[in-house]
Amino acid sequence: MAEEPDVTAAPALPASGARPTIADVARRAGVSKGLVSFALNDRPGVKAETRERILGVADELGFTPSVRARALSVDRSFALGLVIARDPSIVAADPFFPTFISGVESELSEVGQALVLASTTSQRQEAETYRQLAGDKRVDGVFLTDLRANDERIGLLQKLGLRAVTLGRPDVSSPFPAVSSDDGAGIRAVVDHLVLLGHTRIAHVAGPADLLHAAHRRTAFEGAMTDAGLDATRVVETDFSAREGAEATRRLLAVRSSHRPTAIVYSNDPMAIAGIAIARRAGLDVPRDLSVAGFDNTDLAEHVYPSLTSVATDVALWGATAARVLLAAVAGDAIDGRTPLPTRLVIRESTAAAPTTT
Amino acid sequence: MAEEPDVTAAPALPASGARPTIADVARRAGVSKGLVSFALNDRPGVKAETRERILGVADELGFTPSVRARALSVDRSFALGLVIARDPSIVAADPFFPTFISGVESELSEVGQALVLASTTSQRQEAETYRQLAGDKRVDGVFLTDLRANDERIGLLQKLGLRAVTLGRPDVSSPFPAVSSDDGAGIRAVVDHLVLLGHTRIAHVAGPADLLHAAHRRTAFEGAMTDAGLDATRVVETDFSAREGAEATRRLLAVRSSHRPTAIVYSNDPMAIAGIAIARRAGLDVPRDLSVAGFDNTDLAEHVYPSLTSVATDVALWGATAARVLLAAVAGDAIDGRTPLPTRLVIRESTAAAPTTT
DNA sequence: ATGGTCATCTAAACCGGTTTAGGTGAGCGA
DNA sequence: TCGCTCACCTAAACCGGTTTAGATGACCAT
Repeated sequence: MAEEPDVTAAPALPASGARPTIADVARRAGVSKGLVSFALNDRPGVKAETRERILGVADELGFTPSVRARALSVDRSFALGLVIARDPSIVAADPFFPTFISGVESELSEVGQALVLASTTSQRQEAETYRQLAGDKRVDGVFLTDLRANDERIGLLQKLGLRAVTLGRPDVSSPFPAVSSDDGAGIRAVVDHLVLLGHTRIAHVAGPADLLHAAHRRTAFEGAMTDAGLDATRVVETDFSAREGAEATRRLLAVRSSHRPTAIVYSNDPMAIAGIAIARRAGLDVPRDLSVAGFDNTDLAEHVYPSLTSVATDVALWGATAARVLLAAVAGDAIDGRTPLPTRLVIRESTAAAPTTT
Repeated sequence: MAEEPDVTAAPALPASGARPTIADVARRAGVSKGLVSFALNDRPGVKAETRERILGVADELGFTPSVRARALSVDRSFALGLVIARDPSIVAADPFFPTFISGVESELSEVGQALVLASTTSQRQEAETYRQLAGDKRVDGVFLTDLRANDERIGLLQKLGLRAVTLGRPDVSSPFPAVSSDDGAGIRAVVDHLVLLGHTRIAHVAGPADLLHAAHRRTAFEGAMTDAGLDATRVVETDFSAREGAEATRRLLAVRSSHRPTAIVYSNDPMAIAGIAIARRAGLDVPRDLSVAGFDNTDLAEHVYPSLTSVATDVALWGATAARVLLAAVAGDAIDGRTPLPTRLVIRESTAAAPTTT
């Protein structure tokens, strides 16, 4: 009537050094492999006492299931993927990815999932990368960043059978949950702030038109300007690089002073910083002659001269949220329709009252 | 005597949709699974004709081996890991990681290996992260970045049985190959450049002393100064953040002008940019009153005002090289002793002749 | 006593590769 | 003709989990 299994008679521990397997646990607990699996996964059909005993033995042996074996038998990877397709130098200048990744990681590490990274340059390679990730079943789902107009990746991912979460809402019909940041509100806040300061000739240095969030910021700019009864035509498109930000600024300032913008709203911080440099070279003082605002509130924004007014977005939170949504999607639960993450205007030295007309 | 297998009699293709497995190839080629495996892995004991036939069938079916199944049976992951342990905001400001990663990826994607990323904040978590990566056998090897003085991770990784490559040479005995960048030469080039411009009071804003590459740059600075017969005591330590770069600059400039440095060498670009801002706030003109040099030649360096003299390092190449070395180490080939990657001084506007003594 | 139901558990198949032990037959020397 | 070696190939075990089919026995109603 030994309710408690006789420990002295219990089979020996597995050879030290090697990790215990489910078979070791089964042997030691005097049950079959299958039952151990059932007990560990909290499935019905295991007597309470037995379950306790199995869990005890597993604990005692320090058993943790092999991710690889599980991956093979349940056809899951327990990993999520992130494909970065921007030009390396632009990625480097923009703190988005590192911050986003740290947010993602904070969620993944808690549930024992891994993040697989892939980076490519051309879009040709990009599709190939997704294909490979899906073909090798390296990941269960992917984060879809830098959404483009009419994004072919949505269709591709469906065809490949990958789960996904999109950062922002695509302009094509998408079966994937989306997590958005309320960039539009941020841009509007900047424009309102500038209008309040008396600016009327406000320009916008936009990102690539085919990048949805860049286009969205631009649309928000135009909307806010129109709402304020102002001319919204001073817009220059760039590739988000500091170089093109500088070039755009040069172009915007190269008109006679009565038409020259008195304020420029940039679509990211590096471009704004480059813009300030160009203004100074043109003999303009920021903010006396020209107000400048950035976007994303980079670490550096606070430490340049003049310090940069910028729209703060909580990118790490965005990453964490996206990770939770994607994990749910992989698990089969569809959560979506979340309210966009808020943005916050951080006013610093680079914006001030519009110059009095000469 | 049918040399060519009769295709019409060949077993049907596997159910469309499902990926072909090695068993499908075997069936269709009329051989055993084992032989297919041998043929695909170029092992002896397969007749040339048979090998051809098997490869042909594999090709015809579009067979690619399952990474998972291979991982389970050969006990390898076909993935490399990168653990980022810096503070997220510092990682974000520094373009190192995105650039390094793109270099790594360029190598990995070609050989079908994946990059697994993990990021943590505290060092406590860091060890735990490596433990988990090793325990789950998520990766075959890791990149060891941001080497620290007396780095415990070297021992930990050995204990965990992980392969590794170190970025830079550790100060403790290490069984791992190392790939280095010749930061010291870069710093020396900056100092020589400044000395040539007539500067004598040159300061250094260093990174954390426990970070080996930061310490190395500092030592190089002190060595170059001493060699030039100059006082090398104007050194302030920081955590690499723009905030502390600004603070360090403030401190360095807060002495009477006859003792104030006329040039500051920063250990990275964001700090140098923040330093320029502080100088301007103090009423100093860069480079007239103060020369400033950065390190890493960030994208932004060219686009700030004044544009920043900086030491360019080819981080992407570093990543690619480290990846190749690590792949070799995982495969059992030890390659090391490579010459440090070169750096290049990029002279821009922020450095100029030392101010004439008043 | 007989059969049915249910809870509990075991045995074995399975995922898709690799690897080992062993089988087959051709070629060769005695 | 016999036995040996060798090249080529097959069958089966194995990696470490999950999952399905089925065995066992307790309990209950008939």
